[in-house]
Amino acid sequence: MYKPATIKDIAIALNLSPSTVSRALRDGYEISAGTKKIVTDYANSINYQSNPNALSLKNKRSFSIGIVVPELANSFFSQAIAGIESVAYESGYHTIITQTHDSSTRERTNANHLANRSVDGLLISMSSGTTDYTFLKTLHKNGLPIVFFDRIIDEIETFKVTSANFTGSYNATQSLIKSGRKRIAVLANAPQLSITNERLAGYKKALEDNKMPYNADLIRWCYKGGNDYQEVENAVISLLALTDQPDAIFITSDRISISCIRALKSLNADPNTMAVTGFSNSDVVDLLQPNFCYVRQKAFEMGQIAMQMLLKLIESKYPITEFETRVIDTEYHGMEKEN
Amino acid sequence: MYKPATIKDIAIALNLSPSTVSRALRDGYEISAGTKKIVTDYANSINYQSNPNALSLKNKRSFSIGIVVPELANSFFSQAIAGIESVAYESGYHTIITQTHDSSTRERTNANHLANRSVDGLLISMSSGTTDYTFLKTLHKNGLPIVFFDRIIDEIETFKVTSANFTGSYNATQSLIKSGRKRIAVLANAPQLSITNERLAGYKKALEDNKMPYNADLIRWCYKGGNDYQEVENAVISLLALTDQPDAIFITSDRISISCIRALKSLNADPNTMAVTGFSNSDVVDLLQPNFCYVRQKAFEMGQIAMQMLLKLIESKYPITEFETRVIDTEYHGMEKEN
DNA sequence: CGCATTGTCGGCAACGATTGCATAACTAAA
DNA sequence: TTTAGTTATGCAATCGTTGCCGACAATGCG
Repeated sequence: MYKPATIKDIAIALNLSPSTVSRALRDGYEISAGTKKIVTDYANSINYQSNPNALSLKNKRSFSIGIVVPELANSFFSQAIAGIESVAYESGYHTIITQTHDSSTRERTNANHLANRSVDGLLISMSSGTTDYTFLKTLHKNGLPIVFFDRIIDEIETFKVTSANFTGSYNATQSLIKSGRKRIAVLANAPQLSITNERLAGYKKALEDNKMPYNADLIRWCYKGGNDYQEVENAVISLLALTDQPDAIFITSDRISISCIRALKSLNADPNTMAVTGFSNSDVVDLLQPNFCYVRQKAFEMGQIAMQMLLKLIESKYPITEFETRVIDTEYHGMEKEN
Repeated sequence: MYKPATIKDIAIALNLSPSTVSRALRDGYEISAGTKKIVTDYANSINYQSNPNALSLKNKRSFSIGIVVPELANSFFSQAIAGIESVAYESGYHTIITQTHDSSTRERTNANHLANRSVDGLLISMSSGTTDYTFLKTLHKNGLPIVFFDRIIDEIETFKVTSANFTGSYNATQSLIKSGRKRIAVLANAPQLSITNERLAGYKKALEDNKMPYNADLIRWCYKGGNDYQEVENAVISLLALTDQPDAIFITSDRISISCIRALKSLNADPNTMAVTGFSNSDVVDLLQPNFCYVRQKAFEMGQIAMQMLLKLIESKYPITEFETRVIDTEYHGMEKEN
């Protein structure tokens, strides 16, 4: 059984009381310099580290924060987590990362576990299946600091960060239209997600500004968010089967973008006939298809901002009532390979 | 301040003693059915969950395990973690995931933090920079169950899982040779990694079996393991600059594979003149380059096996002295696109 | 010299949950 | 009425740490 050294061990070894050792280690004013040196030297020699469980129990502070994301095997989220970690690390916080696989149940149990494991705060990007937010509302009402990033919700008032989904989507669609595309289909993520609706709204607005009709026949929903390849392939097939075939596909999510490209390839669709533009943070997307234009989210930066917001919530001495929703702009990567 | 309900809260609300509540919740034999029902009903109604910190402190069991990997934004590791989680989840364990970014220091602090946070065990894949294993040896000697996966080390005797790196590498090289390649260069990961040496050994053996000379001029080391694109590009440039240019490149790691393909593309290398084969678990690798052959590791499976081994270590009542190193075979994906 | 101040340090209690042991209330038998 | 036996509940200690209070000696000052 693994058993690290405790303050008590040090106290016995040095013939001191546990409280004296504790204060010596924390550099308390009441301990003489001599005793401090003896204690810290001995502590270092046995590689003493305080027990975080005991500290959490006593102080209700764990200096660790919980992260709940749908999927680690997703470039956007792993990049965002890297951003979160970079800020957390230099502020002395550790991160506990959990994934939900877009399951509402896993999301709830993970969030509850983290809360009870006394994390000091929670960073969460909602899973696509969740419609009932009461578990989060309860945690939040009980005082757990929560910051939403990317997939945010309106139902809870707190700090939030998300991408300029509307604008990114609008620009991408504009670009497709300018290149002469007339019938632009959409592969959309689950409709209960904030990002899906914003991205769809940007698409619609671009059509409208160009006096092009919005055609619901050209929209396909991928409820599994690209986790289910078959769902995407079926959507693509049904688009190709339309009598009045689309000449472009706009995709509102990373995973669906990849699956769509794969589907088009396996169906031998002509890349010139069918333009493809989508959201993607894959680090190889520029190698994928010569004419694949994409919208990239600033994932790392978003993670950093989310963590900074959470720190503000955690370390504020007075309850915060003014909340901000930051919107990070996106990068559009068009046909010209400038990189 | 977030403050979950405690057993004491229940005791006061129900006018019972904390011990009675505790025993009722744990279904102790000494509590009447009536009291049990009252207690459990009330506990459910306020969504009571026991405090894991208190339990860990008392029982020295946290039912959570620590994971230390170099990089989350790496398909192999995110897939392996998914495998770990699948087993952990159904055994009632939570996972705490940390990444080292291939920094030896981060690795040490992460491992120590996890150990002190009283995880019941550790799953680790070594970062490329680490050469001093004393911190792990100390933890292991103190009784912390550790299982190594993928990037394993000899210095600590315990359960380990890794891929059939030698065979996978041998077969891939064989395949290159059979397709007529004569001068096969290598982009190798950091030389202190177990996987690098095994993969290089497989390459050498294939050359030997085909009576081809091993030429150290054709080997390039990428110490940053592909995290530094420039390092890879420089290696590729120097290979292309050889008077006797190689006609193939074999790559021992995922990230380096991607970077190499990108470098070749940006240098306008002819894919027919220069065959590329490498290890990769990227889920889009089949879309990348028409003639890119690759070796895929069974990451998910490896994660599952590692977690099962760790469970065996944790839950064994007697100290285990017989350890096993499992070797998982790899999949070779050649030119014929069968998928 | 007497009293207050300062500097060091130890003891106790508490954080939340569990558990061995003691004890209370009660029934049934002597 | 007393005693044994059963059932239900409370007390106190424990895990590692720290806040609070009190003990004690050395020192300063009037």
